[in-house]
Amino acid sequence: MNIYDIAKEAGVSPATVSRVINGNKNVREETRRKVLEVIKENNYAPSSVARNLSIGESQNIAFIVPDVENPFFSKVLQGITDKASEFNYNVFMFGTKEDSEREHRILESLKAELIKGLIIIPVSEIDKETAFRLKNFEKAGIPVVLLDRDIKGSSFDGVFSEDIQGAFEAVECLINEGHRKIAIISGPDTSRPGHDRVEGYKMALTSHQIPINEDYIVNGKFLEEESYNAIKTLMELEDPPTAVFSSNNMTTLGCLRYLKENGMKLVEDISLVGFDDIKELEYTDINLTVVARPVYEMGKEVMELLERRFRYKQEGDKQKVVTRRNYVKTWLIKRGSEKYKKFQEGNINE
Amino acid sequence: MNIYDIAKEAGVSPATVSRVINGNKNVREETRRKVLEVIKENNYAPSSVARNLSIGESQNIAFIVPDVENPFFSKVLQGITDKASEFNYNVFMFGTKEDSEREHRILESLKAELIKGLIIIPVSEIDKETAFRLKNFEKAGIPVVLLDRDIKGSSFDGVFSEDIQGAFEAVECLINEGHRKIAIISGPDTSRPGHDRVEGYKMALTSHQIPINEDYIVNGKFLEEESYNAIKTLMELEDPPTAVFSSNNMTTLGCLRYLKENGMKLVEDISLVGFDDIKELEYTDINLTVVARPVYEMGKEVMELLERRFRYKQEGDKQKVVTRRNYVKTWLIKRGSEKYKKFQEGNINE
DNA sequence: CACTCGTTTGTAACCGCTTTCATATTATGA
DNA sequence: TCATAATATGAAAGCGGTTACAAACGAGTG
Repeated sequence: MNIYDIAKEAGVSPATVSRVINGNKNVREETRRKVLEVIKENNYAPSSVARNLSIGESQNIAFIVPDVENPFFSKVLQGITDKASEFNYNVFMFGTKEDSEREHRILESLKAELIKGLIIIPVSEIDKETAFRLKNFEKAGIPVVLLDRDIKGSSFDGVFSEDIQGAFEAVECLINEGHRKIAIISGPDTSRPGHDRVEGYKMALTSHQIPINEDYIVNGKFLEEESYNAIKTLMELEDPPTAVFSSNNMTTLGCLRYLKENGMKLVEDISLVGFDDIKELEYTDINLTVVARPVYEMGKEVMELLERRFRYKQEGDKQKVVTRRNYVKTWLIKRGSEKYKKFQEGNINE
Repeated sequence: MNIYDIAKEAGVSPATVSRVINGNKNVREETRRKVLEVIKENNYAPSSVARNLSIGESQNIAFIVPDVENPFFSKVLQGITDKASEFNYNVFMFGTKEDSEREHRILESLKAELIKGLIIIPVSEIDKETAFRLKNFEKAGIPVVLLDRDIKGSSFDGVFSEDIQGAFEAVECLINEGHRKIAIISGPDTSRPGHDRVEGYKMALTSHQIPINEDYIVNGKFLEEESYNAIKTLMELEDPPTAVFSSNNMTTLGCLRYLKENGMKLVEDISLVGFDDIKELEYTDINLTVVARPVYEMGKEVMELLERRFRYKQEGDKQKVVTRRNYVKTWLIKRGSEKYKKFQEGNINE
């Protein structure tokens, strides 16, 4: 059942059926009614593939994420799809598993796909090939928007968070509690969140005249297993830190596992502040202080930036649209895990 | 840049280019090389939209889930996409938010989409419209596979879990600990997991000669908020249960929130067994006993069932392919939350 | 060398929709 | 009532591939 069949049955031409479907006003009311009736009777839905081919455009948006399982991404996806459905866009998601190779392959296969736009959390901010491929999409008229992570030297739109400030507050909050030996479990410094959170960490220390101890900076790669090893390393130092800033949610889980396995208690044995909230912990004894972000809203915003590009393209790209990079604010949720045991015990003046 | 451009530049016909792209053997080696060279030079990728239109088929699979945020679904998605990528299928995901209306709209819009197959966790097992629409997909040659939830009276393939048995074991484990006053926070009984888990619960009680107390069966609709209210109701009974079987992961979170807010401790004040593991709890003091399922594998399996349908279709549907309904086994992970305080205190013989 | 036969290649129709352009129809005003 | 403008409709080409069919080519054979 195609548009010709409908046309025949309604006694009109396919062009007219097409007009009815697309809400063209130049159709007699009576004709329109007849056509709609036939469409309904036959339970007909026009092939979007044929339509896409014909108009050279689709309503499909690709979303490329490094890790499908991380709750950050599912939450952000929620925001994206909610916003997307307002505009009747479909979102396909692809997982790179933090593997640049896979990312390239996905981008390669996307070249064939006639997508309307592309949202990506790139694996690495310095990967030349990804940067190149993304640029090609833009050249081909397919807008690209970055999420959370950046691409060095690029001028794509993007939605990020104020990670430096967030990390700064996290660490400062530990300092205010009296901590001086504060470690960070960092992430890949080929990613903006990775190095920015370290930067915020260092800034906080420096601005409080605390010297930076390189032994207290251990890379957990934003992975649970690595982070487990990272905190282990920290705790086995001769002079272990009294507090740890865990710069990612997976990292935090790794830390918690280490603590549990070694019978260590938050505050009691170690203070901890995390980055990105972990909903499930709310219901447990782990009252974790974290830097939180408006994750869902970031998803909506990234979709809005994309939509803005579409609009400008349609309006004829009057002038070059200026790049927009939105930085959302983070906030600290204090739940107690930042507290310093020594201080609690009355030793207020250190 | 299309197939004609490539053809011209390579000095061959578009048909030949098409043959090269699709690996047709009837192409002289020299010609093939030349064409591939031109393709590479021009960084050309054939439009999959045009291809799909032409061959009347795509590599796209739709996956419809009720709740994008539930970790069960992200895990299962992982399994689906991992398997799908083996066959070079793309997966689009749609969220119904447990709303049948939305589900219908999604299915409606999918009619236009030329998809290869459909995986769905339907909102309700008794929704006539969804059932009807799904049947239409099958009639149109688009295989449908169910996941986790069922459609009453349908004969779609599906991957489910042995929920009755799982619930049975959960409750029996409580009974073995000495509990007699065991409640269940149930789910929507318009879904297979919803009523099956209740059934397993009842079976366990009955088989141990424990009478079923309807006051102890409260519906939490598999939602956190509702489940919070459900356990509240239970705890406010004159004769509250000593143990609760929480039949879903969101339900469990609702319970945990109630306990925390009311300063109640697991085992100490109440025993709890959940359905579906919650990874994050592993790192906390909440040593929750749960019924676990091979969630990731369920995702892979559902994709395999779909692929099987594709294969049979290609092989000409020799005979009617028999419906396959796979039930995966659950297992109990005992972590201690099933323990019965009274018994621990030495009161072994009740 | 003529004749088959199998391999390569090209032509053109088709997939189902959109859209331009020309034509038919209707409404408007003198 | 008729010229003219505005509106409604249809024919056909095009989007970028695939593929049936026919034609060209080259090798092997008598």
